[in-house]
Amino acid sequence: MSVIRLLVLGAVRQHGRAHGYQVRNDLEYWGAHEWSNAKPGSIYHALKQMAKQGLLVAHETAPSTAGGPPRTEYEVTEQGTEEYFRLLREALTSYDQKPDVLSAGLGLMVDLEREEALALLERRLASIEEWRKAVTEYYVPEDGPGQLGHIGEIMDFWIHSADTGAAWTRGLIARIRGGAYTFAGEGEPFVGVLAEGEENPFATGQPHAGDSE
Amino acid sequence: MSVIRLLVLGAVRQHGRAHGYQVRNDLEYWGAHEWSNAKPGSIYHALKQMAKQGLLVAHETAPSTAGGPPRTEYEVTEQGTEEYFRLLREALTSYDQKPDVLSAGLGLMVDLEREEALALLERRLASIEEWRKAVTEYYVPEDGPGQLGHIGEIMDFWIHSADTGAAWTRGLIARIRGGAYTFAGEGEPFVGVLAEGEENPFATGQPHAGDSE
DNA sequence: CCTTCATTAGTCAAACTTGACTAGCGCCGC
DNA sequence: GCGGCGCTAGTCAAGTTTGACTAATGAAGG
Repeated sequence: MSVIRLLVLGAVRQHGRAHGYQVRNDLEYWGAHEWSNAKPGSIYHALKQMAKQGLLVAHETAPSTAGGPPRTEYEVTEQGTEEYFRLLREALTSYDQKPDVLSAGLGLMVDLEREEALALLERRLASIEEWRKAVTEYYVPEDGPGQLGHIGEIMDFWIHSADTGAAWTRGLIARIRGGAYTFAGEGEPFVGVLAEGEENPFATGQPHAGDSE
Repeated sequence: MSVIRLLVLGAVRQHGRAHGYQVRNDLEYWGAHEWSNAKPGSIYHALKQMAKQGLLVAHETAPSTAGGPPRTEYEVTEQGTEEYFRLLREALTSYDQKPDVLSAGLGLMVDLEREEALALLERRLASIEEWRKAVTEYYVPEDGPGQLGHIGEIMDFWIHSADTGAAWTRGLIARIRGGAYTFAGEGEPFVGVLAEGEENPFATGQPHAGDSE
């Protein structure tokens, strides 16, 4: 699973109706350009692809009021909503060692109810534990480690990442259980997107003129 | 930078001369199919691409002795060696939050001399520190955290990853400084590839018949 | 006024990745 | 003595990602 679809669905959903450039700005607001592959090309591609697959509906609109080419607005369909929650649940649950997926899940978790988020994170802990057991069994066989030479450092690194990841997840669970943040069905949600015209207070300062890297 | 090129160059280089299937097996031996996108398609693609770019030379050989289509053997050129070390140094130094890149670097670090590996890992610590400072400055502005709501958890997660990653790197530096492993120019190198016909003692047990996932 | 420059909005070709597929050969069981 | 399974070795089309590019508008500065 690529994280782009989850992010794009999440952004469009929060707006109700959004065009590509808005999504692009939201992802920058979330810092996603730093921790995921959220480049313009990927975003526009995901929008078109998901529209083709029926997860989004596209509305052609008049040329924008503020210059630039005509823009297309998108809305999430029922099927898209289903897919969104499927991806979101998977992002929070599965330990696939892709930190960008978890990050996206964190940014969007408040679309779930508090109890479900907690349950998913508990399942995440379980799957980390499972992964850890599988790895140590396969890669530290009969004769103990050391047979592997420096290759063993790779395993050690992954185990270490799994362990510290689990510890962090426990902390998060505690914070959520302690009442932090506003989840679905708990009143006024946290505004996680930029309104039209609002500027990003967390922008990098470096304007992305021409989009080149 | 994609990690595939580094892995493939490293594997071919250790053999002197290798065909695609050998590389594929080495990467499985290193566990790379678990922590990177080392699928057959990517490997063969990287081989062809790097041959086209002059980093490898291709030798067509007779149909293999053990069935299957005719195989192509590759050797690393001088230019390829340069590129290999460039990628390897970058993998060990830069903190780009892509754990697969570091893993590949760990698996291949013994191609460098001990002192250089240590220097690169020290630089890695510095770049983690730098990254951490940049991030905390941007994302915890005037009014302190909490403005961000649950979005702040993403930042917290990344900071936590950076800190535990730095701690682990310090441990690795200590082990290497303490004399662990055999680096370049220190006599008999650790055999990091499978000889022709040798079986992988760390295979997953699940045969990859048909390669489907 | 008129040039320059950032912003808005998006496209495109080239490269890469994915997952499924092909095809020859040997060996094991029946 | 042959049918299927697994291993060797690789190809391919479809999908995704990348980085560079385009084109329109409006504000700022001279």
